Amino acid sequence: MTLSFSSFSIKDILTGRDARGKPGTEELCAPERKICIDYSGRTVGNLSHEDADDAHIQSERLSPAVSVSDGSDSCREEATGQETEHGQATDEQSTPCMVRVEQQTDQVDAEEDEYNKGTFSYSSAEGQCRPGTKKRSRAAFSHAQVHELERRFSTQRYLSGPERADLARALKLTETQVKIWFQNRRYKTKRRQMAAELAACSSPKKVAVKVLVRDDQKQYHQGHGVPMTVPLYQGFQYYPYMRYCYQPWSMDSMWHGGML
DNA sequence: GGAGTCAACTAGTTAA
DNA sequence: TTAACTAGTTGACTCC
Repeated sequence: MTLSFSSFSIKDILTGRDARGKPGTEELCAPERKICIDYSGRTVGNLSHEDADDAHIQSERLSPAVSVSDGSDSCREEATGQETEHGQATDEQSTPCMVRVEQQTDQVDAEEDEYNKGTFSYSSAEGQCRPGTKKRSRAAFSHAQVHELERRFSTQRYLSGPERADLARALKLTETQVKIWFQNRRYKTKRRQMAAELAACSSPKKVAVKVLVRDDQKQYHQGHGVPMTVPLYQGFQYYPYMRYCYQPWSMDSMWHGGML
């Protein structure tokens, strides 16, 4: 399926922001390092979906606990599988044997402990593997991590390499996790926007439609010569181009063009 | 138990 | 060629 948005390049998107990963500006980019990943395969937190949305709304900055720091000390135990550059996990990585990322500071620890108190559900003992079972695990990011990701996303939908590395290091995540999170977040936003627009478009709005009639025919007028309004969907038969309203990929131009 | 959400994943595309 | 993107799927998980 090929969808056509107004074309723009990533370069265009990133333009206007500083530090586009040019040589000499990459001091923030962490050197290649091994990172512990939260592939523990158990519930890490109890962050609800509303929390994530709320985090997006909240403008308050994350506590200084989540800040750039050396991530080299974050690994308590090396993951059994090394994450590939593209985030494709190896078979070993798919096992639920990986360790949880330790939170960065005591403050965050305290907050997370408080937040997650009683919500952890350990499916197995720490680090205990279940040979033979090839379960796909899903890391549940912490409240603080989601908060910071949301906050960053609210101001910046695309990250350059150094920015991604910086954020990943600050949040004790891998660059791949940050990249995937932003990808999913953009797609989620787009889907929600399309759904909202489609819903708005599908609702039986009434628009004033002047209908051309013969000189002495007033069949489409009501009252005292006031043009009758017809539901939008009925207007299609008179204004076929309105059908574009139901093509979500054209809606941007529709909105911006003042069609609705 | 089903629906919804999420992180991780795949496939295909694009740009440098 | 490679890295990052979008669109869609998968599987784990939570909530009702």
